[in-house]
Formats: sequence, C-alpha cells, structure tokens
Amino acid sequence: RLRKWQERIRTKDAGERNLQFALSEIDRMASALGVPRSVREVASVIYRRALNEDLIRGRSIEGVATACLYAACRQEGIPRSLEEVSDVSRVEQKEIGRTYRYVAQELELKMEPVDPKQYVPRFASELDLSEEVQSKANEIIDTTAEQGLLSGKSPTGYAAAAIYAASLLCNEKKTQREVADVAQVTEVTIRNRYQEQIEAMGIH
Amino acid sequence: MVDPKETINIENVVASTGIGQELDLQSVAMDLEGADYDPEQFPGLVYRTQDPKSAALIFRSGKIVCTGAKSTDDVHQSLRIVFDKLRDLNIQVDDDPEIVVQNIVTSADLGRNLNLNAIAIGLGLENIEYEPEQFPGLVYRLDEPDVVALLFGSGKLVITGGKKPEDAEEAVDKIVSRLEELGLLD
DNA sequence: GCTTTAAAAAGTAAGCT
DNA sequence: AGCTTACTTTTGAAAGC
Repeated sequence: RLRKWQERIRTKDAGERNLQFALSEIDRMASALGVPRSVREVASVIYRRALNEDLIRGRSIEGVATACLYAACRQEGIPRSLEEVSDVSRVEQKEIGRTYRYVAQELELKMEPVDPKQYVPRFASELDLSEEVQSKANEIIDTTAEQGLLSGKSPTGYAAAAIYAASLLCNEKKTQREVADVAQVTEVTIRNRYQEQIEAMGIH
Repeated sequence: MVDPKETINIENVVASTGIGQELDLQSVAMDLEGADYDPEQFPGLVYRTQDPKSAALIFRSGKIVCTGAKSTDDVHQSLRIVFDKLRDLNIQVDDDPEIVVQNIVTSADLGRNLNLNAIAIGLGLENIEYEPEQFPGLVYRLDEPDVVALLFGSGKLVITGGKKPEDAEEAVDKIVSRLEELGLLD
C-alpha cells in the first residue's frame, strides 16, 4: 500500500531528523563546553546505543543527548559538572542527572565515580595558578581521599577546597569566592571541605 | 563490636487498608477537624493523627493509606483512630479492615566508616548507583530480600522497600557479609 | 509520568542575623 | 560565621490526569 509506504518513509525521515537534531545538539553543547572532538564522538556513540536500545522512549531527545555528553566527558577523563552541562542545555539539571543514571545503568556503562583530581587542571588554569599549586592540590586530594574523606562528597567541592588550600600553601592565594566561582560551589562548601582536608593533612 | 542488627530502627511504616464503603470526601472534609482536602491537587483527603503520629490518605473509594508511623503497632493504633473518627461521622466502617504493610523504612549503623568509592567498585558498578555529585548515599539494590539500601560514608544506612521488620535484618546481615568478604569492612 | 504523605541518611545551598 | 529551612536519594499504596 502506498499509504503504508509513505508512512514508513515519514517515520524514517522523522527518525533521521531526530538523530540529526540530537547529534547537532551534542555538537553545539560540546562546543559551548569547550571539550575536544573526541568527546563529541564518544557522546554520539553513546547516544546511538541509547537509541538502538530504545532508551529514548518516554524522555526528551535533548535530555538524553545532554546525559550522553555528560557521560562522555566523564569517560574521557575531562568531566563537566551537571551544573556546567545544564548551563549549555535547555534541560534542567535534575532531569539530566536522572537521565544519565538511567542511560548509564541500561547501557552498563560502568561509570566510575569522578576523581576530583580531574577538575584540578581546568579550575587551576582558570584561576591562573601554577603547576606547583596543581601538584599540591592533587597531593591533598590523594592523601585525604585515602583517609576516607571523599566518601559522599561532591567532586567539584572537594577539588575546589584542595585548590584553595594548595593556593595558600604555595603563596599564590586565591579567595574562597574566586575558587567557588570557577567550581560553581558555595564558599561554605569550600570552607567545610578545606577544614577537613587541612586537618587530615596535619596542617602543613 | 556491636551487632549492626541491634542498631536497626524502624523510621516509617506505610500500610494500606479500606473501610469497605465509598465516601463523600467533600462532606468528610467539612466535618472532620484538621482534614486537608484539595481534589484539584490530589484525590485523597489528608488526615493526621497526633498519637501515634501519622498521616492517613483517605480516598473516595474508601481505601486508606497510612504513613509516618514508627511501628506496625502504631499503624494499627493510628488507623483505629481514623476508623473511629469516621464512625463518629456516622460512616459505616467494617469491623476489622485488613491492614497490609506495604513498606518499612529502617535506619541502622555499621559502626565503621565506609569507603564508598571502593564499595562501588567492589560490589560491581553494574549493581550499584553512586553519584556523590547528586546524592551522598550509595544505592545498593538487593534481590533477597527485595529491598534497597542507601549506604553512607559514616557507616549509617537506610533500608527501604521491605514488607516486614525481618527484611531489614536479613539485608543488614547480607550487606555486612558481602562487605566483609570483600575486605571493605574493618 | 505527575500529583500527596512520612521517614532516615549526609551533602549542598540559600536566606537571615 | 552560624542557624534555619529546604532540597537531593530510596520505597510503597491510594485515584486521577
């Protein structure tokens, strides 16, 4: 039947249009976030897998596309926080987080928790901090995390506190406000994490 | 070393029942002191008991949900109060409506801090959900008993989804032994 | 899927003094 | 810098959109 054939074409076109839209959105958001092309490719692969596994049914294309990009950044070791990702998406943060957890679970992405150290180079360079400060921040993160301080804490806040502490120790002081702004956390969070970390380090 | 099972505390019990009679919620809302009824927002009427403390959701069908009680005994006591209040309004209420416990929320303490990162990897990333950016607890779903546990860095945990108090005890036992065999406790 | 109810855990956040 | 309040997660039922 002609009608059935037309319908099939229409569906196929719609599907391809949707895929095209998703991929262009991933591209747009990835550019806005300033992540390398490899991340967009990983995100596209995850999105196609989600599409094949029919994970998009019941949720928005943009939500899934954003969640895939968030996952891809993490897989590539250059994480963007949910807040940063939601800043370039029209999907709200809570929905991106839920969709990400759903996609990660269904596709068995086996995502490891974000290592706060992965935020150090980006945050530190936005603050014009030296290599020395970065090394110190990494040392603080590793040492305190080994002592169990990391459990349950947000990776951005943890990294921010370590950078703040390292900037003090290396005489390149940044204010809590400056660090809080680049990490998109509150000064209160930096203060709390900072106190614990300094104490665990034995107040160097 | 205290047995974690002895730290188990029931925090909330959810149960359902019914009076076996349809209700005119509009008039119940008028006559029942302290009743909250806004059908535009939610089809159930909310009635709170003080002692034991709980909230009952009363529906047009006569079915009732009771939540907030700290024990199955409290659920029965609360619902007895609700049934009597309805009888005071000249509403027919079955003699002994069946009360079914639907969910028990429990808290407990393993007594040691937990490295959630190691646990997430040790128990298998495919069985666990641990996203500290979104929530500080690690979500662990058990098959037997069929409950969900939320583990925290402090060693405290929440167990929910169980239908009887023993479910929480079994869950704590299994969690402790799994963590022990992985060397993630002590 | 949403709406409402209650409850714990711990982290983060916002508003006010 | 506190303190208070509130929101994040999980679970379950109810009736209706």
